[in-house]
Amino acid sequence: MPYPADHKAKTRARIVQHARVLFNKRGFDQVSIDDVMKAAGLTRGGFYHHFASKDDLYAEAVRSFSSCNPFAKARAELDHEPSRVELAKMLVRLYLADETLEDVEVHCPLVALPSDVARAGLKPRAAYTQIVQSMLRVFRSAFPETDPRREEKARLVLNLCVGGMVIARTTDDPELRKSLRAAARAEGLALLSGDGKVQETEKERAPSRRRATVTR
Amino acid sequence: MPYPADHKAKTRARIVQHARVLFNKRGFDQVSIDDVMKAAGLTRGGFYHHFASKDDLYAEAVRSFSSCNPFAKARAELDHEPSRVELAKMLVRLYLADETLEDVEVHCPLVALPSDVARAGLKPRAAYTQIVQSMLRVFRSAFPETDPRREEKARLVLNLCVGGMVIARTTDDPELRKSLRAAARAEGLALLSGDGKVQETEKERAPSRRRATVTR
DNA sequence: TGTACATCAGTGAACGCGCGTTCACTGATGTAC
DNA sequence: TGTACATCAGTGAACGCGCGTTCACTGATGTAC
Repeated sequence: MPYPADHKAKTRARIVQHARVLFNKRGFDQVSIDDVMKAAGLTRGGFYHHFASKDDLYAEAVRSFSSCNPFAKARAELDHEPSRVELAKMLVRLYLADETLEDVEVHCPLVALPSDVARAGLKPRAAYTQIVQSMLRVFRSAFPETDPRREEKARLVLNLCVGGMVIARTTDDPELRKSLRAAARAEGLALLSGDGKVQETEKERAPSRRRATVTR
Repeated sequence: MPYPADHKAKTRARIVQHARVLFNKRGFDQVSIDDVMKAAGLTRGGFYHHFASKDDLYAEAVRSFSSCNPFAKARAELDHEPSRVELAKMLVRLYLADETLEDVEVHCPLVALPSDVARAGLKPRAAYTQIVQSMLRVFRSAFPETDPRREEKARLVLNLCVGGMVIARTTDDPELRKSLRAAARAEGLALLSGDGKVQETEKERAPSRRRATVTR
């Protein structure tokens, strides 16, 4: 072996990592292989020792998102053993936070690349779906298993998070960017806090009401 | 005048219209000027008699969306003089409908092009913002002016509509595509129906709302 | 231990294609007389 | 009314650049002896 056994794997991982950041920031078409390789401290030619094509790299990059998401950050933020509700709330807060909106590098791909991936091949879409599923898992587990509207509530929180951020990213009105996310965050947290629980026992699907207690 | 006075304007409008459909379907980079001109029954060369650049056309195309949106459809659907609540509800239903998801041509640009526009220049973003504003107007007007949470509710409905559709478009799991939109639709319609109004008392709302917007 | 060799990650020039843009030209049509 | 002319929307070939991909080559390092 001319190089250490893990040398190639490490290089490959480095390429994917830089590709992820660049794709996130500028999208598929606006990032050249040259850009990625330069970012990784390499030259154009070596690329095809690691990937069959640019599409391949893209799929790989999207897949790699799931490990570097707000998830990890949410867990890190809560250094004590967090309850599932706390974790879900932290995810909502971080997802919709001003800092997240401003730093394109840490954007969730659901927010950073939706239209690119909608037109992309099968692999990136599958990677997306996995991210959706993991977020739903976090939100779902914040509700008691006995709650019959558990699934629906989890879906609502996810819709609010993604909707708020997507619109904020595409809009140029600072007021809208703020207020839309604020509404999403307040409602998401309220849902997770179990507000409106009283009415839910009734047959009717009662939309949860305000009263998010965030005393942290 | 070698041609009828409105000839050029008509041709220009035809180009924009075809561009809109194509951009919506495949995004900015994947549509060539040749594609657009061919679709409009013209040849490449004439393009620059109408637009200064491809970017210019893009901005124009995004701007033209606002006139061909689910809005128009919602109004057409309700042939009688509709109440504002009815109109808003119809918009939610159409926005999240299966038929809308399947026919990429009629997608709202908020859903079809979010990541493209987020990276685009000032003009497309301004056009986007206008669409956001018009949707908010429809939703806002569905709530009585005396409702203090009017604005917030309108924002929630918008977030749900966009979030539901964006995730549905990027996901490859048919179950998710359906259930996420169903949740968004149910909650959106519930909000517009004024469900849960009873619990909204002044003291519950005011203080907790401020705190909920705190980010950490 | 030292040396020759084989391997293969990485290099950088080159190729080919697509596409945005330019430009000299065409030809249909309104206007002047 | 008919004819010559001017205008300008539209044509299509050509240019130039960027980028994905290929390829012959390099050189650092592990292995064999």
